[in-house]
Amino acid sequence: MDTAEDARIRTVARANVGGDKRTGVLNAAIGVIVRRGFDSTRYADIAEASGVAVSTLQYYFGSLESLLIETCLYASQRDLERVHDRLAQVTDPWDRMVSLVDVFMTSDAPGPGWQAQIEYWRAAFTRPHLRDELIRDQDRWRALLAQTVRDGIALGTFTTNRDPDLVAMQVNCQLDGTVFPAFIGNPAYDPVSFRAAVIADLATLLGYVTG
Amino acid sequence: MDTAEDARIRTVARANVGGDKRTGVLNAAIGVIVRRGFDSTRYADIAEASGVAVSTLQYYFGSLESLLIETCLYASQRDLERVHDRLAQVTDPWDRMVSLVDVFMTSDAPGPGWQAQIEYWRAAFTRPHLRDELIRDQDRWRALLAQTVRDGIALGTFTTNRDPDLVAMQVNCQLDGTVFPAFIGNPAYDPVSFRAAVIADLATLLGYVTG
Amino acid sequence: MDTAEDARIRTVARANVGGDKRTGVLNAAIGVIVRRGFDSTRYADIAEASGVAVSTLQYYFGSLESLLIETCLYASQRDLERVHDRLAQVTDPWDRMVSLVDVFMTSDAPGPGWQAQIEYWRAAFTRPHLRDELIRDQDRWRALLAQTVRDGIALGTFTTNRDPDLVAMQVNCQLDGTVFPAFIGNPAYDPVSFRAAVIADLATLLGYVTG
Amino acid sequence: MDTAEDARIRTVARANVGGDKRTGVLNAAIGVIVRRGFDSTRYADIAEASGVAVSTLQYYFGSLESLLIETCLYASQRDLERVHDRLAQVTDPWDRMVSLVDVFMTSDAPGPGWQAQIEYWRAAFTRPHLRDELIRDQDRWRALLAQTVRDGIALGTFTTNRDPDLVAMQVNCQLDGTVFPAFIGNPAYDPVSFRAAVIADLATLLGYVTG
DNA sequence: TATGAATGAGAGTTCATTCAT
DNA sequence: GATGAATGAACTCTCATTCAT
Repeated sequence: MDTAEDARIRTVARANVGGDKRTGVLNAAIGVIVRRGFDSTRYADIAEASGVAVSTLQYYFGSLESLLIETCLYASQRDLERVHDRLAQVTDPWDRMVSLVDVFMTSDAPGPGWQAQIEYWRAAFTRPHLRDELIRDQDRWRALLAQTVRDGIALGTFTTNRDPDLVAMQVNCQLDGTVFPAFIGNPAYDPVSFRAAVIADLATLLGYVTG
Repeated sequence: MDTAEDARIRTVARANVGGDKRTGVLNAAIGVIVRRGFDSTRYADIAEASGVAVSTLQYYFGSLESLLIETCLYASQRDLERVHDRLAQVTDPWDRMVSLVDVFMTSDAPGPGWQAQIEYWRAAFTRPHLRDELIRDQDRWRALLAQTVRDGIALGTFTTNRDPDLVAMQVNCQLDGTVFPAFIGNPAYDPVSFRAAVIADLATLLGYVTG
Repeated sequence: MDTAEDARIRTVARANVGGDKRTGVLNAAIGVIVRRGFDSTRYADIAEASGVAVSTLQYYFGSLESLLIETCLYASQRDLERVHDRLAQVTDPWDRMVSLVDVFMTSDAPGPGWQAQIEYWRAAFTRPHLRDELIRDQDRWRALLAQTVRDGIALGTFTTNRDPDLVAMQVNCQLDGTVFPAFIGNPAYDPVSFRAAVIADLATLLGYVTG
Repeated sequence: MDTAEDARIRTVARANVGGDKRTGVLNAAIGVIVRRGFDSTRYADIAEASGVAVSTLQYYFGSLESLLIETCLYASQRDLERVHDRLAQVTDPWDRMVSLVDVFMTSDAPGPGWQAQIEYWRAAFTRPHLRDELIRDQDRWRALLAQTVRDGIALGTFTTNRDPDLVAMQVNCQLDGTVFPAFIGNPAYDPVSFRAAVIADLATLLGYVTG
């Protein structure tokens, strides 16, 4: 699913130089950002990880910040495409909902490049100019949930009165929020029971009755 | 040029020097970390914000990382004490629950030094030695929720069968997760309706009937 | 703020960068070390003496200690080559012996970069990792003496029973030891009479009869 | 600003403060200088070793250089007194000579604070104002040898024609020179055979016939 | 197009020194 | 008389950047 919006982003983000080598750099840079953090990643780190010289990175991306930003957006887009592919075969709204819970839960990290996205979000605190793009990115992910709720309502599978966008926001926040205990290995966080509780609450909230 | 032996002599842990001035530095440093980010905060920034010389900061805290860590832990502890004070006057479990929702929601930021805690959490990704302390800190906050649930069950106000710790984890994650849209000003996040939905869901989940 | 891992990446040994400019730096650095001492030589001193920026020195040598060590070893090697050249034309063992006395005596300082070698030796007191290289260096110098004694014995010019290596060590120590009075200008040390006495003793010890 | 002259006056004025504590500092400082080197010894090192505060060291000695110099001279004088005591019971010139060989050889290090004296000598390279005192110190040590040679000649025990001062200088240099291999643990240096050779050569040179 | 060489700016850290007690 | 608190100066080292090829 390539919307016009997606194309716009890619065009803006990608300059013309680099070709395949550029993509190789981006893939290498994801790992570096995850390991070192957005603010502590240096040209030298990415140069070593990608096998491309520092001056070449500058030639490709113009500045370190541009390289880092492009990397984070690339990571998000790459993962979003993977999720789209994964959901293509699931048609029943409830089944899609359950699949999305699994996608958003951090238990299958680092699949969705979760950490790169967190780094980008963190970076946006001190860089207001990143916010618009980040908001669009968040909205794309959340739209997966909202659209599924709408589909279920339209099909009669779900019978809730609550605004589907609000439901999506709640689910999104609850699952995103698990990164706080999950990413530092807090033993109080048990993905299995957490998942079961979320799904049970969703069934109640959406008025879904298990067949 | 110095040998390893020297470091032993000179990197002495200066735990308590500074007195009141030390606290002043910590309060100033919270603001700097929030504004600049953990990884981008420099001695010079805190020196300027606190009116204390760079070498004095070094003298007090031994290293920049120590200063940053102590600042984040201080921020969390300071805010936790404030919340304890604030909750001291609320005895009814449901009222406490609603108060805690407000505390955990980011709408009254930067009250609880939320952002400093996020910076600390982020810093722990690349600094495993920070994790134990961070886990203890998270557990203290979440215990506020779990204990309230237990109190309500004991009093008969709540009638849920779900593990209070799991409930606490869910609420905690859902409210913490709001920082992702809230902190970058995503207009899709509406604190008022979100709060209402969370409270409604809590009433359902806990089996609480509004008097 | 950097982790141990970083050091691994960044403290790469830059062994050969610099080319001719590197040699120019080394020659300039010898003079600085002689004037300031090993432990008191700073990047700024060598930068000024060589006309190369401080950061370039860092780029070439990785660390100040590496620069200093390489300089001292370079000085020793450079001087050893000069002595080899100078001795190439002297074939008679006794004549070689007398030439070597002159080489080892400090009277023609700073010709053999004597002082740089002393600084290196002094530096090795507190830096055990320098010792192996220093021992090899000392052995190369002393071998000049030992081999000449052996040659003289083989030719029948010398008729001593004493181990040539021991003779070499004695002569070496006696001449090296002159640096203590000589380098601070002690008037009690008279190079001319000292040289005559050493040569007379050598003739006795080696059983050499002046033709 | 403080001129060199002012510093001298201040140092002189404070020459005697401290009492017994001052001597304790000096004894502690010898060990520090030996371990760290003259140029790398800091107030903090001596403060830790002596248990006296940095500001107190400054109060006692005026400047770091003064403290270091006083320490080295104190070490030399202390050791010279020990040697005088040790030789007091030896009356025969040849026996004294042999005893002095043992004193000057580094094999019984660190007895005579050899290394502190080397540090002082090294420091004098870049501090011409230290030289006069150092020369006097060297002369005192060498006089032990020269006087013994004179005594032997006067008694008829020795029958050499060579200037006793020159003999003393030769012996002194040969034994002092052993520090170069000895202090870095060069395995080519064997103290036992070296001592035997030196004593044998001395007997020849002095015309001494073993009774 | 791609990269190595060279360097200035900026950061953390050490350390002697001043001052109040 | 003796010392802890506080700080400016000096130094090493990192890193993005410029330039020539």
